[in-house]
Amino acid sequence: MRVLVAEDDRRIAADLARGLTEAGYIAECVADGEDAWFRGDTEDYAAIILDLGLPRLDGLTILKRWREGGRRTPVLILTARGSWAERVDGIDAGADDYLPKPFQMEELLARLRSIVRRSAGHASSVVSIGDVTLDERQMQVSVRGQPVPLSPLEYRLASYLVLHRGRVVSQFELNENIYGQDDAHDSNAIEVLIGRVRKKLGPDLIETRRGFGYIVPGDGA
Amino acid sequence: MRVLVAEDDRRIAADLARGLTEAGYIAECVADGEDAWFRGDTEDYAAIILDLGLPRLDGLTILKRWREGGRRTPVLILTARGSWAERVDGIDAGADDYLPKPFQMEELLARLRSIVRRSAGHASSVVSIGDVTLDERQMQVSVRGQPVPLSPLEYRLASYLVLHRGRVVSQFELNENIYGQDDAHDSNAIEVLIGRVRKKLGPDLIETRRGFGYIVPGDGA
DNA sequence: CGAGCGATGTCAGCGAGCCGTCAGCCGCGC
DNA sequence: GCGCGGCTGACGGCTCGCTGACATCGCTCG
Repeated sequence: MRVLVAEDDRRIAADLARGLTEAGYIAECVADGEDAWFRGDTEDYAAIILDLGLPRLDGLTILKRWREGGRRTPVLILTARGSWAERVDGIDAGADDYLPKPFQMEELLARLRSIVRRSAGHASSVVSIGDVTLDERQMQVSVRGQPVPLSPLEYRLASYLVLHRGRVVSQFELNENIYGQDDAHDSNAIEVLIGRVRKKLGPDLIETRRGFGYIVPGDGA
Repeated sequence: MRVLVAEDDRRIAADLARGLTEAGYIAECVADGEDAWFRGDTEDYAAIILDLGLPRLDGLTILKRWREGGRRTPVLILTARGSWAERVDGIDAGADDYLPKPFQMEELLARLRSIVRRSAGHASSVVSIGDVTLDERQMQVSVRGQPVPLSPLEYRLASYLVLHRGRVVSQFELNENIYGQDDAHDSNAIEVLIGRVRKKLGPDLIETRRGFGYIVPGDGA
């Protein structure tokens, strides 16, 4: 699951990248307003963390442009402590949530989970599909109540498919969202991964759409 | 179980309400000092979360009035980060615990449970997981009733994991919360510490989630 | 002041698990 | 029946985390 980090303070950006990576996301960082707008407009992210004080192009302007262009990617804005005006403006411009700096990584992750979930239309951090239950908080998947250990990549794959259930996901999309666009593999690594996940979670969770990709059945979204 | 939330920042109040509700409490919010005092004095709550900077009537004054009137409802006060004076004053005025803002919902819930438990007459804040018992008050850990001496760092590690049981905690997060983000170690100090704690408390308390971190099984606290 | 001890960071080695690759097979669709 | 896309079992390189050993530091006691 890819997340765009638009933050010009290198230290904060590095912290964010690390925290996100450890939480299982793919973090892609930009430090410049123009870049941020371009990436957010052309790439598909699960969420965007946006600092309002970017050079070259202001965060609020970026956000407005995205929304005017029809982009509904959930956006979490970072604001300076106590600046209420900024927060209100941000919400008005279409932000899904805000977080005052300095912040705790854990809180950021919680809010991020929240807006990602909201945008996907789910209500809780636990999703059940048939016998399979996925708990984002524990980063744990269970089958009929029995916890099943998944490796990091297996978990990423499973959670991405489950979060986008009811929709066909192409191998290319999986590749990009599991590994990040920079180092996409051209082998059948995804297929192998799919196989391993099926072996652990049962063969019925993930269906193959020959020639198109994979799909987890669910609410017809 | 009803909890009164006295907080004038609407956003924080809303977050609190949501988090408390999800944790199974009934949250009732007031944003005004006079209202807070009245409600706390006439209604019966399991606990009260009190921001000190309320309009119309100061939080400390409210707290003192309650206590003078004989109200023993446990009170958790919210303070600004780093303002030690406020905390001391709050404890003196009869608060049961304090929490610096910004806070993590999980930690708030943990502390809330703690003071509720304490006020209900249970032997202070004791958590048992399998054979292991952790007493936060005495900073004492026991295995099958036998006290086990832990070094300061070992105790910090164990208590942090136990306090956040049911959730995967990354090595980075442990590093930050055990040492403080200023001097994070890049070595395998955490791994060594984990090993030492396991040797003393048994190998089953802390599970390793390769690639993610560590987790103590238990209810999602 | 020096010896002793406990606490803790560092290091190297090791074993397990992870994961990409490949080759061959299967089965769907034509 | 053929071809191609997908599946699977095997393998090996590699990383991660665990462990025992050692160095260092601070404290205490003689």
